Amino acid sequence: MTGGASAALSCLCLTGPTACGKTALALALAERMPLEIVSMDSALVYRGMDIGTAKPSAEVRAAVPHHLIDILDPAEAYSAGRFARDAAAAIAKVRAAGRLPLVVGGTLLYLRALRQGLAPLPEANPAVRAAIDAEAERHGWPALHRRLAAVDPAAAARIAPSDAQRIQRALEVYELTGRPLSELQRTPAPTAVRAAVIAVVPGDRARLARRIEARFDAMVNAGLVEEVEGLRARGDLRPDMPSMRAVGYRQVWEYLDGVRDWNETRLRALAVTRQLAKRQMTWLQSERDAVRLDAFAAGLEERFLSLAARLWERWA
RNA sequence: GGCCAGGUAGCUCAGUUGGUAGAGCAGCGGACUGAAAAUCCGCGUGUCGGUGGUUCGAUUCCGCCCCUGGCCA
Repeated sequence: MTGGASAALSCLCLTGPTACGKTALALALAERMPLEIVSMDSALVYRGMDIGTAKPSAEVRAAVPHHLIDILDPAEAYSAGRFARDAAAAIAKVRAAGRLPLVVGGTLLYLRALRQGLAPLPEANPAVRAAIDAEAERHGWPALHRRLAAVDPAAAARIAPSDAQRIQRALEVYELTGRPLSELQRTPAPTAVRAAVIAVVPGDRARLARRIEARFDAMVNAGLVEEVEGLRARGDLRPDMPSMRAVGYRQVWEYLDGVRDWNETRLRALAVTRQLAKRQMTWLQSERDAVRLDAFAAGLEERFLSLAARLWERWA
């Protein structure tokens, strides 16, 4: 940091939809600058989930330091809040070592949490969630939505009666704090990290779909099914845990359960990956200051390298 | 060759007792504050296989033809 005590941390961030080539670009930049990579990916945090997450190999990680990869067991749950703290700490550490932090990943909620900070809300509470689930089982989510409307009309107005996950979170926050989520969310976020953002986006969606297909088939050849079989064999993982809901893992898990045949499983996995990419693109639209690069344009790497160098000089 | 069952949205199918049709999935767009690779919301014109006929009107009824699957020869 060059500023005084009030200067925020700064970093460079490389993001974009899945399968757009973020990792390759990051490594190319690492050859030219003394950088360390801070992963911004909700699936790479889990140990033992390597193939389906396209996790950077051990060799790559030996050559270029990576942070926030393999920090959790798949039985645990990560969160945007933990990411914001972990990433800020990693960025500070890298800068203290005189190196450059490059945040790389496609979990755009995490990018927002990092840059804008999160309102001070309580963490997830398994007991409270279990109680809410049990009640939903008996009365249905619309009933819980009505209950939410009674304690937090603003949140209820924003959340669909069918959006179980958000209804649960809003009720959880209310039970834990006695105050409405919508009110707590208005309180300013304590810390935020300054980041110059570069986004690699597909100029051609059909081409991205083809790349997703090729990558999935390569993952299967590399042992994706066996990887999931191994995870299931542990006996303590369940399909509704955040780790096992990851794209690819969930579908292969269902395949092993006999839900659908392999051909249907493959098509389903490809579809959910395309949908993930689409959601990532929607997020990116609200990142107005991100500089976009076409993932399929000629000379992408050169353009990225010079842009990164320029941005870094200006921001650091 | 005969009999039977089908041919309706990109896919799987529903439906119209005759008034030109609708679900799921895919696709497209969007939302998003500690599960986010999650969760949720919105968007449905397609020669209703082809061709003749009956009818005010046929995707629907009848004839013939084509295609697919099954059974019998």
